[in-house]
Amino acid sequence: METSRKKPTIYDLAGLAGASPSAVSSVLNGTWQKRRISRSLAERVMRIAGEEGYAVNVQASLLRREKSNIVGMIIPKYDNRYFGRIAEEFETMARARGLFPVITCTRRDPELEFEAARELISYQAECLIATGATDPDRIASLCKSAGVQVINLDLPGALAPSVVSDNFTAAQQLTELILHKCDSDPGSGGALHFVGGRLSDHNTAMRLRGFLTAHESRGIAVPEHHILATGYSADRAASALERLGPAHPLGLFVNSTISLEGVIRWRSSLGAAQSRLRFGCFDWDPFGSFLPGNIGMVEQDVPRMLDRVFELMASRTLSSECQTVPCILRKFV
Amino acid sequence: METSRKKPTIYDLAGLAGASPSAVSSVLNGTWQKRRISRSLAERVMRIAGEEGYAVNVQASLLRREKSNIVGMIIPKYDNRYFGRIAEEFETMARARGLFPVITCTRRDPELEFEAARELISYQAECLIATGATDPDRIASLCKSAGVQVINLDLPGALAPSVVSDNFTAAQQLTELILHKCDSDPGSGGALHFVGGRLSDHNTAMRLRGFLTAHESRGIAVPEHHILATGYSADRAASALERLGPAHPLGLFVNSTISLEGVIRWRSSLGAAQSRLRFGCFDWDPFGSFLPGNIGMVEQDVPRMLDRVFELMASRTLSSECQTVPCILRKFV
DNA sequence: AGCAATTGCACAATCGATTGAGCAAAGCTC
DNA sequence: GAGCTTTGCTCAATCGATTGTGCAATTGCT
Repeated sequence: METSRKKPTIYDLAGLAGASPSAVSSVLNGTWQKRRISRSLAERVMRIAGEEGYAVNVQASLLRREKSNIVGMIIPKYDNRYFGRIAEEFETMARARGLFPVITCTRRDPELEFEAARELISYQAECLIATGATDPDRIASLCKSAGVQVINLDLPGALAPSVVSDNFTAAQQLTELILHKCDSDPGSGGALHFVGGRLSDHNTAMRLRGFLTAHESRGIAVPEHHILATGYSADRAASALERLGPAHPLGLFVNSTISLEGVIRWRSSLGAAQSRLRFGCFDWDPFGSFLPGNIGMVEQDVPRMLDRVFELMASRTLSSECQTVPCILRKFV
Repeated sequence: METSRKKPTIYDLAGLAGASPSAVSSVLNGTWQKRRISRSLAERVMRIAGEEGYAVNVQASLLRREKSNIVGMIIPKYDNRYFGRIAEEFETMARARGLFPVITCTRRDPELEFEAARELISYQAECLIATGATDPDRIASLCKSAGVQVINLDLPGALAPSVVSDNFTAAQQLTELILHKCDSDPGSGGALHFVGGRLSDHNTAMRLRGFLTAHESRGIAVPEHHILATGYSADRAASALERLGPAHPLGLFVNSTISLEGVIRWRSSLGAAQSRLRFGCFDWDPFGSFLPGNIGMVEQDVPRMLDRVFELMASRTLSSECQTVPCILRKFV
């Protein structure tokens, strides 16, 4: 309490400089020339502000200003390579544009997502990037009714523009790569298993479509029980694979790096048989290429996706288009 | 511009409810009972607020309130497992305490760290967690002169309380583990190489001390050229190891997971000789345990460190103590 | 009926920064 | 010297929410 009394305000500086608060404000916000304050007064005020350790109270400033320059992002995870990279690149790009980024991690909790969006609106964020939101349209409705621009990233919604990876094409390519490799391993042909993700979310659905399409083009039917939609949990991925018993898969499409953690754990329990397993993973991890049996990974093009996001932000578009960004297929054979 | 004109204020709601702005404010900030507003008016105001999509203007609110409840954190990276985890856990713990977390990624750029700290102070953050700051004392000075509590995390400073891992002990233990393993590999005895990090930063210095102490206790002298302080760059770690030519190390202490990326890349260039390499890594990665040749990793105890941070925050201590949190040694043999 | 206590508000000032408008002083031109 | 223009400020209102204080109406008690 006491410490907040000690923070100097423009009134304190005005007294020390022998000027008005208005002049002090003009100097400190950089508009002194436009408002015809003399250079000598400007220099005096700036010196005193430095000596007094003055910091503008942004909350007061924002109450009066037209633009907050705050851009908000909700994001499911930080401790995942892809989302961590999104967060980092987003901040860098926002700052380069003179914006103040505020990111909130929502852990794939719909209520927390909604609450975080409300908070960002209360903080006068001008735009909100809903990244990997479980219910993008609920958040879009909230933002629209508050007059705040919203953009979906990673998972699309119907009520706002979206930027997503081309999950279908990349998954198809990765599947073909795995199928091709398994074909050249004696006794390893046939349908792969698909493990990880939620069928209810767009990205898993698109990746599964790509997976199935690649099989179809080779005349391979994928039995329903080859689809293990275990959500985003290493434990559940490992458990589902364990439950397959000795008739375990020799070829896997792993959906998400969190599922890959479970797959790798399970694989190490196979003993000598583990050397016959082939897999590919959608998404990418820097250590992934060095894991034995991994023949490819799909990396989402984060810089390019974010370029699209900032273009949409600048254009203030009202359309609900969905822009698809190609992924990068990294082959390790 | 136009959209911001449409946001309802308490004055709009007051008109619709047939009440005063003061009553509306009391209802919406939850103090209506204390301020003796009737339940019927409270319910009417809440209903109208919901219908109108009202969101409090936090800037206005903070201008009048005593406490902002904002806690800030600066952090070097998001796309690193350890820091990503810190960010995620910090947010969760802050929210559980009714605080509003604001995190900024500063990419180990001293000027950006200072600027981000200034910004957080301007936003009326009550406390700032300087995580892995390159110049913690500069940030502490800034915060103190602004009357803002500051706590160092991961790297200690002299002017504020700090919470750091016990880098020395864990590095010693990991080194002993690697040395022991190398001793039982024919022809692999002798001093390990230490790769990664900056000698100027506390954590690297402590880890190096632990590394050297473990060697000393076995009567092994570590030649100066075994210390490859390549900073936090996979490329530089790989290059430094390549420059050792055919007389490459058989035992490595890898400092940081970013260095490990370089080490793994380099290792794959060794051909058949790679199977003789033994290494351990300080820090931890979920895929690390499955990388051939990796015999152990040190994991920093993020939840425990953050518990300490929140204790310090709550105690408003003025001391500059440095609290050390033990690490977890994960063995893969 | 009169007085005291309680209920249920409204009023007005405040918070710190911004900005439109106005005015005095200085300088320039005829 | 008079009038106009420019310079260099200051004043006062505003932004939206909060909060101390005060007062009218109602209720309860004697």
